[in-house]
Amino acid sequence: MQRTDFGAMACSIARTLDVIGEPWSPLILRDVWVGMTRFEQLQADLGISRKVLTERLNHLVEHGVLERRPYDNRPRHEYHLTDKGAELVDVLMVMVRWGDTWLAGKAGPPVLYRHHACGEVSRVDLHCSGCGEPMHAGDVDVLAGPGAAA
Amino acid sequence: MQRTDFGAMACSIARTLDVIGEPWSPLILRDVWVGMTRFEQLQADLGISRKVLTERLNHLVEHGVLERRPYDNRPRHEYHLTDKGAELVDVLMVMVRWGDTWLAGKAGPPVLYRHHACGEVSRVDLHCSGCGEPMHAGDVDVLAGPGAAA
DNA sequence: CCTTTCGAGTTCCGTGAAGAGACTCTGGCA
DNA sequence: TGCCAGAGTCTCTTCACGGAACTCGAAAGG
Repeated sequence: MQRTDFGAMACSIARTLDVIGEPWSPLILRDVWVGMTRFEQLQADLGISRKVLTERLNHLVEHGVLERRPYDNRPRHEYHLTDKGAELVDVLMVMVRWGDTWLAGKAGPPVLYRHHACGEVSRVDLHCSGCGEPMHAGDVDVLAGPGAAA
Repeated sequence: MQRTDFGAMACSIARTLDVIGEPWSPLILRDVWVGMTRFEQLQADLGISRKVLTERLNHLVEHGVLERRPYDNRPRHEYHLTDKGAELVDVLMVMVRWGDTWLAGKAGPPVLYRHHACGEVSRVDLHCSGCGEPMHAGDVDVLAGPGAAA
């Protein structure tokens, strides 16, 4: 939790950061996405402090991004992505694309994605929901929307 | 700077977080993107501590995301996105989409984007670079890539 | 020429969050 | 009855954020 409350800002970026802007949160999401669903697994894989992991998991569950499911009829839990959480992973996929392009170096990307629909190893491209053409940071004008600050 | 060094992990998400994972960094990028390029403007708009703003700007310049340009023949600077930085804004656009969808509430999105190519107010969609079909978190298999950890 | 102003930081201090690791609690199971 | 494993809690230290005051360099103004 940052000292400043990003959630109250009239900005979807700030609000999103309020949910996953804390250190470790995106990596927790990544791990849950690829099937690491239990506390001990996450702790071992990330090397994160147990205290912080507990805090992050609670925060993500509170915000409806993860869901806590019991298993084994014991006080054991697994964490799973909700629909809301699965859409957040889209953000991670774009981060992966950027990291692969600019930071991977000679070794190449650490992981690859195979698209179910076509079977090819590929990456995400961004397109306009209106016309379907590519859409990037420089291709848009930013206008005030209905939820803009007063 | 997180205590743990994300930049050393074999994960493009962690590496990207090493560049923009600190609090405020994405919001600084957003402001520079929409034309707030000077120190005083950024400080006033964000309400961020001057010390932290200095640290973040230096970090972003070091990582080649922003570029410091002198103006007015004085010790005055403006910050601008590099190509590397502009591509990072793609990540922010996807965050905006998620925040608009899940967090904006009744008031609606704070800002809207008008796409230059078609003139329509729209959002980003994610597609497969191979087949062009939609591609989301659940539509891919994750495979080890050439840069995977040993 | 001396002082003011303005942008762009730098310094200092107090508090709170991250990190490490030990401890607890619950429910099987040998 | 004792042990084990998963899933947390507790405690302590250290570092980073937030806020405010201070500095510095170059015009500008009288």
